[in-house]
Amino acid sequence: MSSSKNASPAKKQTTLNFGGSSTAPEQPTLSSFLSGGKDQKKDKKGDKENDQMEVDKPELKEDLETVAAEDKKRKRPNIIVDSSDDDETDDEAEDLSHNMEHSKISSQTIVEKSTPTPTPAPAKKLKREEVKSEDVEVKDEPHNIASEEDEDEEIQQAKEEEEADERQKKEDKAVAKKLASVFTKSTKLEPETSWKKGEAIPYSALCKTFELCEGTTKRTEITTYMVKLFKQVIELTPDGLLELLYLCINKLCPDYEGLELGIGETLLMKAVANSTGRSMDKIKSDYRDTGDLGLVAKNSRGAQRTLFAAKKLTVPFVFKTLRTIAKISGQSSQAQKIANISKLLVACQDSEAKYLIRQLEGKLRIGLAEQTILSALAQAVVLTNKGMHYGGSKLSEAQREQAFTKAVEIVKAVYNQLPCYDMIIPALLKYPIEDLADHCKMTPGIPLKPMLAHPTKALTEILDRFENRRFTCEFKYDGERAQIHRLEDGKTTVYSRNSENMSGRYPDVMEKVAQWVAPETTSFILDCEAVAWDREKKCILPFQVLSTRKRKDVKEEDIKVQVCIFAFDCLFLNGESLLQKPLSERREKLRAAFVETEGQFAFARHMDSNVIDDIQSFLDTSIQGNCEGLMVKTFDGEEASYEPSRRSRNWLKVKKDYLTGIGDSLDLVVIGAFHGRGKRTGVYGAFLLACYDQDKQEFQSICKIGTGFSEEALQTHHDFLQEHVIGRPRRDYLVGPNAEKPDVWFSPVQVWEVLAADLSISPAYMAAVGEIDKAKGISLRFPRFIRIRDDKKPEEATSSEQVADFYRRQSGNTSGGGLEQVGGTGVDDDFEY
DNA sequence: AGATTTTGCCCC
DNA sequence: GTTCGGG
DNA sequence: CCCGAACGGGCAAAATCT
Repeated sequence: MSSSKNASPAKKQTTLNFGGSSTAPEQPTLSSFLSGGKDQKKDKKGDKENDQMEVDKPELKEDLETVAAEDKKRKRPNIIVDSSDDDETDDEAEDLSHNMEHSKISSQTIVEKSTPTPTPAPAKKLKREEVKSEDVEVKDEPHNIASEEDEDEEIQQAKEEEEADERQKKEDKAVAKKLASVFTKSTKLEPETSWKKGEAIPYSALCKTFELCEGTTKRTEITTYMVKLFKQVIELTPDGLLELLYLCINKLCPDYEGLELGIGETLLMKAVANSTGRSMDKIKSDYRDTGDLGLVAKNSRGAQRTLFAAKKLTVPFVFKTLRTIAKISGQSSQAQKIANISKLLVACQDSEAKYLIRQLEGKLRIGLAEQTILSALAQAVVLTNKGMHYGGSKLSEAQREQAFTKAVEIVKAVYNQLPCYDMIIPALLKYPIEDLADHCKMTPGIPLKPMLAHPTKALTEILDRFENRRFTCEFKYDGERAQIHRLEDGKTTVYSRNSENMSGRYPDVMEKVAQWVAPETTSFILDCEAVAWDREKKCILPFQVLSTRKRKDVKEEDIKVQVCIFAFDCLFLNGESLLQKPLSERREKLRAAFVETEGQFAFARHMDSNVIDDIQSFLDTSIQGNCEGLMVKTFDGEEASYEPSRRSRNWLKVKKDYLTGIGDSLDLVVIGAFHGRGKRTGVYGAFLLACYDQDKQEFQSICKIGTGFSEEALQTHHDFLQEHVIGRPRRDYLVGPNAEKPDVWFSPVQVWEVLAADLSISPAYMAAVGEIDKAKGISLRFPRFIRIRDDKKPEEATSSEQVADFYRRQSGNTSGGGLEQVGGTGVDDDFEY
């Protein structure tokens, strides 16, 4: 029987249940959109309390077998992962991993041995846990464990098993901590990552390079490791460069092709459990302790290691399998995905499992990402391109540095305009690098990386940055970035900020673009913001409304949320790239080539003045008009060109909540926390916050928070709050059934000041429940930690009433009067520079 | 069929 | 999206 | 300044569960 937190909420829940919708607001407020009809019936909370306590589930294995048995599917026969054999009877990918001798391996083991990791000897009969505990040298620290024990009977069931695990948990933690230092020491070891010319690249070559990268924080060093690998690939197996590159940046294809793995944390843990024969609960708790599922996978293997070595993984095989996994869909797709993952996992050696899992997670976490890869790629090409200007071994150090710099510049610029390795790599291997831009040009129909902006802390910062330059201010609309492409043949595409193809979401836009162009306009790429629009009130609606738009195969007649496009830049027009032109000119061309259509297409409102008072009032106007703030951009000259993907300081964003003293600052109580992962392993990575309802005398959850902390603050919070952990939520905590439950609960002992951009009606949090919406609470958009408020007691935290007031104030602004025609046309103020 | 859970180089 | 921190 | 890695709320889709 569990009652814990729900006792008191229970009564209030019942009172919430009078059905029907409330007063229909005439204003297009958010709530009027969100409280559409019935609200899902209230929580079924009590029953699913500690349900994660159930015992191991052996079903998974059965699942797989079932799938295999069914085996239907047009796809190939399913891959059954049985630990004992790995006949490669199946799968087209297999032929790629052909005839690889298992030559090396030895040097790697040195690293392993020096590790405290208990690489379990092939102990066939022992259970893994037993193996481990024998190897462990960590002393038992019996303290602190007990504190948590005095829970109660409800949790009793799984207790024994838990205790058995305690020891191992600690040890894993130690392993996680020491790993980095071990790697650091071992960076001197030259990994024997060579292979025979023309053969498939061994996956181990990649993983060993990853290990080296993980062992340092120096970016130049990481780059050097990658250069070495790329160089080797170009020399030995140039055909494999593309796939290798994709594995390095963790992609399956160009962004705009949209192939996705469809693997999440849960599925991945199942896969690890399945392929190692360990229980989900153990995987979960190991993950909590080490903060690294990859490490869990690596350490979980061993025990059931097969007697004979599996065939070595190759880069093409891994890549191909990942693509296969991504393409699986439909019924029982998850079991099939797990089977494919397991197939890879059992063939992993050494650290391969760790990186494989991290690839599947989508985070390599080794300080290596796209920009570094581009640098390394460019440098490797310089080093191997012997006949070319920059190549050759005779260059002096200085000359080579210069060649590197130039090459990196070229490759990055080209990639930003044509973010497609499928096209760039072949060109890079074929032509001199200085000619790359001639072979890889910006192409309408292929999205380019959008230019981004820096946050600004104060208005004066603008003046500082742009001291002697002309600049212009534009409204920052609260919608979705939309890069609209149109080709001469009329083909139209809409891309998101991250180059996802959004055409299926905006059929209305696709259909109407043609009506927005001037007669001479044939082809173009526009940079715009798509914003939810109320046609009757002629005003902008909140982002949360826009986000309710369907995403796929939207039919025009089904569209409920209308959209207005606010164009602010033109990157390509009538066959000509405008990227090099200054903004002043691009804007001119934009305005000449398009015509506004009320409620459908408008130019972003702008104002050109460098007088701070003017900017301040323009900012106010923008906020009143339901916008987020301002974009401030250099206007003239070299500095005003369009620099794809660079968070250049030539674009700044100013939002009210950046400005100190403005914006919604709340004082909230910390009531729970989540264990940190990755570099936050060992401390809490995020916290659950609550406001205080003075009438009901309860703490109502309002949001999680995980940013704004220095590393020192994280440690401080951990040390302090650890002392206030309680076994279960207090009865005066109202947390709702839909939000994730924290790993630990705290007594209400500390108040934090928190900043947010907005307040939203929440499906998960309970703050001010009943005030705005009958059943839903309020949460915060973009919450971040500011400081501890030691001067406030928990009961003095921001009250539910205040939260509701905050919400109403902001809603009032947006739906109240006076914001008609926000986006309007043109230059409203004629300031002289 | 409807509710629930998981996922997203999601959008912000 | 915001923020922090190493280079 | 650049780059990567922690972390936020909330939506529709897809898959699975009941």
